[in-house]
Amino acid sequence: MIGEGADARDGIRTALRSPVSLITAKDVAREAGVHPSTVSRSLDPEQMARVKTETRLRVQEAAGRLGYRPDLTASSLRRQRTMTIGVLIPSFGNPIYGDLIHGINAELEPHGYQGLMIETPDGSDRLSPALETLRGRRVDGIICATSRSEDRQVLRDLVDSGMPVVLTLRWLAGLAIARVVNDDRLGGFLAGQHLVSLGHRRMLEIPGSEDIETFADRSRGFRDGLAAAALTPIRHGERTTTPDVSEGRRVMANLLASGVMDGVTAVFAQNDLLGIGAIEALRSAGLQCPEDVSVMGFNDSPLVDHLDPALSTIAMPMVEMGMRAGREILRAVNGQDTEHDVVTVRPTLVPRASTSAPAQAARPAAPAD
Amino acid sequence: MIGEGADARDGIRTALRSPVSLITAKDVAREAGVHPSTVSRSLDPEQMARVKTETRLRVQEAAGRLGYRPDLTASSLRRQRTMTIGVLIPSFGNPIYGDLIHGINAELEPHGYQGLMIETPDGSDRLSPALETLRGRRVDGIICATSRSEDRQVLRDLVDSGMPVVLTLRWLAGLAIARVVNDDRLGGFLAGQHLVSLGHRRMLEIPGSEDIETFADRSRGFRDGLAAAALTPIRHGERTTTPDVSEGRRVMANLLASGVMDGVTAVFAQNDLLGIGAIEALRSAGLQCPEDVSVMGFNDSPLVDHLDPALSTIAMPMVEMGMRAGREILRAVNGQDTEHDVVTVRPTLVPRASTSAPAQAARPAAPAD
DNA sequence: AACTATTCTGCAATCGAATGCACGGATCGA
DNA sequence: TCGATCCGTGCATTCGATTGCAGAATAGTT
Repeated sequence: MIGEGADARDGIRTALRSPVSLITAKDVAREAGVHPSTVSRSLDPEQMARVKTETRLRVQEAAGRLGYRPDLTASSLRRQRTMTIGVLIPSFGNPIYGDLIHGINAELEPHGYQGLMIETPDGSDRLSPALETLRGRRVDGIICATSRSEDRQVLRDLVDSGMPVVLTLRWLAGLAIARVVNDDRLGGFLAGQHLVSLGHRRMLEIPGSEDIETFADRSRGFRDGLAAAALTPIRHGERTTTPDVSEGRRVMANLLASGVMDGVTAVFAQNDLLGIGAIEALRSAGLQCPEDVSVMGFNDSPLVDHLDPALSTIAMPMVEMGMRAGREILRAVNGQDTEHDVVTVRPTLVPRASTSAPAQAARPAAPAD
Repeated sequence: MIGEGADARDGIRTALRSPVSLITAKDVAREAGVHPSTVSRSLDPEQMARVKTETRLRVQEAAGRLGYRPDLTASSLRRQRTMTIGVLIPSFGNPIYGDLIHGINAELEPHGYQGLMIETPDGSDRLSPALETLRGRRVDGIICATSRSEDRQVLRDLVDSGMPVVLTLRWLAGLAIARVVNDDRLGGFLAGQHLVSLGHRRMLEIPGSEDIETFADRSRGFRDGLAAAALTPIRHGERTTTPDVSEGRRVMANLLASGVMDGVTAVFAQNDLLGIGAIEALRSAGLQCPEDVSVMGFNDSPLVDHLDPALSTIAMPMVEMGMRAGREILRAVNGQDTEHDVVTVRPTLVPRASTSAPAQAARPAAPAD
């Protein structure tokens, strides 16, 4: 039957390399004795009502029997809708994005949309090319989880062009773009509050990149948490480039070497990897975590609960965030967006073994180190 | 929820017209004073030579100035090529797939192709629907990293339909489909050899699902490794469903309770998560790793090098595997496939702290064998 | 029975780019 | 100078599904 359909079309097709045998609406129409337009109507839930039930059933039966699948490229061209959402992710290698992607797809797929994932590593100038690709593919909307301040203009142009956009995970101040983000300030606050409640008084942060609003918010929250106890984080000039283990190690080593860590009993690393690196550097310097220095992370990445010590951290509801982002982009695509929505999800404290009360010795010994 | 979306679309249909301002070849043609066909030719590397240089430059200049991007949906329809490769991944949440995806995209993107990732969790019957989706989207080929024996018929039908397919990471015996896989048997062999060389004599496996060829191969290799020293793994009837931490914990607890572990000094878990669970169960039973029992994992997942103890494991070149899979699918799409290629990448042993020589006390127990 | 209202379905145009074909013009050789 | 060859470009069709419009068929009304 499939062969029959292919033959009937025209000889040219066989001449071309025809990898997949295609069954078109025309084939189904012939089989059911109707016009192709009736086939289209019989299968479209929104048009179905216009077709006589008897005819519709006959068409649906024929379509099922032939294994007909409407060609989405043709449909997209005509309807000016690709049923595709571009999704920009900083790195597939970083496991925390897995749940986000999962959440996004979980929301998109039931509505017939697919996410088209593209990797745009931080500091790689890949955002613009990726957006061009997505434009060329005529995606209906874009979910961006990679925004950095240097991308502000590019993103502004993107929304100005009329493309529905939702930022998630990260966002940028001063852009009128819908966003679905974790309440990072609350996360930072929870971290600070946790360390304060354990009895720490001299604390500092290992910062992520400052040009990512997310990290800036964690800092603000952390300061809020300390301020509630009339405390202030120890200031220092160390900065990180990419928030990974090696950077955490490097920065902590510098802090130790420069004496900034003297008397410090707790550290808030702005993500888990930085925290892991910091713990390693502490260990290399003969200090133990949490006995000498407590360390908090952020993200609750996979496996950090199995580390030594198990990492205290802040967990973000990544799946939920992905689903909310998916819902928002679908709203935007369907023109339901009311202004630029801001959806916030709440992180939670996950206290584990890497944070504990400061050692008795720590207070007086501060100068000794 | 679907209803809600549909309702709103109806009502707003007119309001949301022309979301993205589209520049077409016609616009560029008008601007450059040529016919749209000349625009097409001027921008297609393969047709470019047919256009007078002067004209081509004029067109390219106009295209650049207007920010013209050929509409890939239209192009796809006409050329019968979507420049899209479907990629089936078991789970975005499992971090080891990150590098694989990265590798695939690294190979596809320079050639103008994009990977369309779909999650098809083990044991979820999502494979067929996912394939239908990809068919509807007219992807040019499919990379499948999720094959299970129950999928054999579905995959057979898929290739019979003419769709270029490459299996990676996992594969199925008896299917004439190109594949790019890790040499799992070698991996299992390396694991066995490593434990043998440390002096272990009584060992057993914590198996992954048996209906995945990959896991079966690891077993074969492990047995080879032991056989080289005239040893055999201790047999037992424990099986796992999904290869995760909780299953590892459960199985090891059962093995301990049933006495199968008596005298066993080393365990080969068929992936890292199972190994981590096993170590936890051992610890719960008052046994230490590696002092009482050495444990090996498989995969070298992110962060397992920071565990306590750092997990000895087998590392697969995931990025390379992804790139090779990308290369193979492009070959197949372009009709260059010679038979069904088999590409094998080599894993490496990563010895860490979770494996060590068996304790003195263990030896006396061995002769019992 | 005549006529209008209502279904139902076919027709043909459209979405935007790609491409076989053909024509006008330039180039070249004799 | 004339005809043969190329070259470069325009024309028109095609890819497959969708959809406004209109005509045919049926139902409903007086």
